Amino acid sequence: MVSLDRIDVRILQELQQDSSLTNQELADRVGLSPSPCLRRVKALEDSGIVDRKVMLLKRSELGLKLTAFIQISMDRHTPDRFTVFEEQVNSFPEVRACNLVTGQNCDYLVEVVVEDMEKYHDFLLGKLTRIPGVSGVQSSFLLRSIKENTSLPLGHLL
Amino acid sequence: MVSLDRIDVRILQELQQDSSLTNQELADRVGLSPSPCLRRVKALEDSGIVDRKVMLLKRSELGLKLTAFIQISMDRHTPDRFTVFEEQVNSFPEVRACNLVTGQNCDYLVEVVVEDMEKYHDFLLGKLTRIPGVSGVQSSFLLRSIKENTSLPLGHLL
DNA sequence: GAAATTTAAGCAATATTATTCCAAAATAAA
DNA sequence: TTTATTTTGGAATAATATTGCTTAAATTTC
Repeated sequence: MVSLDRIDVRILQELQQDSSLTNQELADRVGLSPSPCLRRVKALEDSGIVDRKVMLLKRSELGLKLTAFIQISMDRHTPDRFTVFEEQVNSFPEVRACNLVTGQNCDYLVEVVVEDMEKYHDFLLGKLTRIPGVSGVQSSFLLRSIKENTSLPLGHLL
Repeated sequence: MVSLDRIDVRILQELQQDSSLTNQELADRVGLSPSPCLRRVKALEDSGIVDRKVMLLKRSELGLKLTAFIQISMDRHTPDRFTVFEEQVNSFPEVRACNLVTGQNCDYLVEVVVEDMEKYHDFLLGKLTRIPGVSGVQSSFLLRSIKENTSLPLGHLL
């Protein structure tokens, strides 16, 4: 695990919120001049704690009006079942997240984004339930998003 | 809703994957010269379909070894209950996502990231279950992340 | 606690990249 | 087919990132 000082943490906090900051602006916010600030950013990127930089879009503006959270159970817990399921899920662009979890209710939690309920129906019947081993599927639908935060908490590093 | 042509969609697909691309590289990938490419990017940003740009970090490298998915039920469905709950949740840095959903099992789906099980325990007892109205709490823990994709599907726009 | 060593900071020069302007091409309308 | 509108590409300009070097700060060692 990498060692980070106060300034590194502040840099990460800023860039987690807004990676379009110029180095100049970032340097001002963390109280450094541009060159050491940039050197730190590069060092952080080289250290492997940065995954990637992305642009986030607004669902509503793109006509993606339905988000579903799905609990999925598998019939058997064999390596083969998991492998096939995960390959398939990775190939579906509608799937934003898929996580294998503990719990008696289900094996996978999956988040799906589509245009509307009709498209969701198509996704369920045409794609998801076609995967061998998928035995239980329970959907919840997004009513309102309270918090959507890609930032990780860094308070424990200080 | 904004009207987008093939090239706009390709630009968005690239930047959703990697917003650190230079305009030069982006222009090459979508088959334009730099100036019209940049103009399109700016137009897309002005159009309101872009939410923001962020840097994504790796949990494992930051000592955040536990991710929990929590189903939360409220005792009563009064506006006051929701308002207080949502204010509180927004103030917790451990909470990465919180969504109000349909379904008989629960009201909110919450994703939490912490260092370890002890910290999770502290979070549950010290923060989450302190919020008035929280009656049911059921946790699932991340075993393995299959897909974590901040990109929205854009295929329906073509 | 002082000197030596290491480390990081700041400034200035350079390189890279973004941005703007204008003429030309492509597209759409008449 | 002609005209109007929009979009493109290239070149000049501006902004920003990047690097080398010197100085200051912090840390370690004696």
